[in-house]
Amino acid sequence: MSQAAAQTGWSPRMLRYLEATGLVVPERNASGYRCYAEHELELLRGLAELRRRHDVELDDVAFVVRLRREPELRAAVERWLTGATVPAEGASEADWIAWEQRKHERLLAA
Amino acid sequence: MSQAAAQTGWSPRMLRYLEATGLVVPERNASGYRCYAEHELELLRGLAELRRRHDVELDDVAFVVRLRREPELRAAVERWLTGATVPAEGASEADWIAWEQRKHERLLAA
DNA sequence: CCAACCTTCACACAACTGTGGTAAGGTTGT
DNA sequence: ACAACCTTACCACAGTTGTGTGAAGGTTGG
Repeated sequence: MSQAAAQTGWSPRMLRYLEATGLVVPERNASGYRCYAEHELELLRGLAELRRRHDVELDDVAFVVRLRREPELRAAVERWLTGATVPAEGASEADWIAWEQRKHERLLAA
Repeated sequence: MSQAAAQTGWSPRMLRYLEATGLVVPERNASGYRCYAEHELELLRGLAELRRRHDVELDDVAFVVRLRREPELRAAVERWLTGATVPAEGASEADWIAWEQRKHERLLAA
């Protein structure tokens, strides 16, 4: 790598970490060096953007990957969701804002 | 609550925590006591089962709730997924198993 | 009025995540 | 052969998550 790849906004250290978690895994050349294709650079930039703009954790993305792989799990989670305490499927934005606000109050008091 | 509600497999402490995170929020009676309806007991049991059997974290469930609320975020994540380094949409189970195995090796070495 | 609940608030703690650093060593281009 | 890369393997550390415990006080049924 890595100074080249670090133009995606990640440190070399984090590129290795992302590889370890399985989120962005580059090919290796004959001597074991990581070779990030344009494909993967895009992924890295996209991942950085998800975190920066939507404040999504790596765990979260990893879980979505898992959901894609385990349809049974996905079904179980969605079944759970249909009964969830959160505002219903077609709830207004105002409902969600109120819900979010109560949640934050409660978290501060925990 | 709580001994009553604790027949869902959660401790009283955790019921309060789950309420704080917004995952299962019971009604309150006039004196502020938590009143878990059958509805919520089901949710609690379902949540316990998701963790026990599928080894899903509370974070993960919370994130799915988030995705349901923020369609823009959901779209962004799904856009990212379509280019992801993980095995493609129609990959065989063997592909996923191999991928998972490599990931664990890498995490141990990180 | 007293026991047995409930409430909030606070302290504590292990495990994990995300991140940096650094040491010991292989590869490569000049 | 030397600088400038890369590799793996460690230690470290702050912040978060999930969980227990315990104090200080309100509610309720006998």
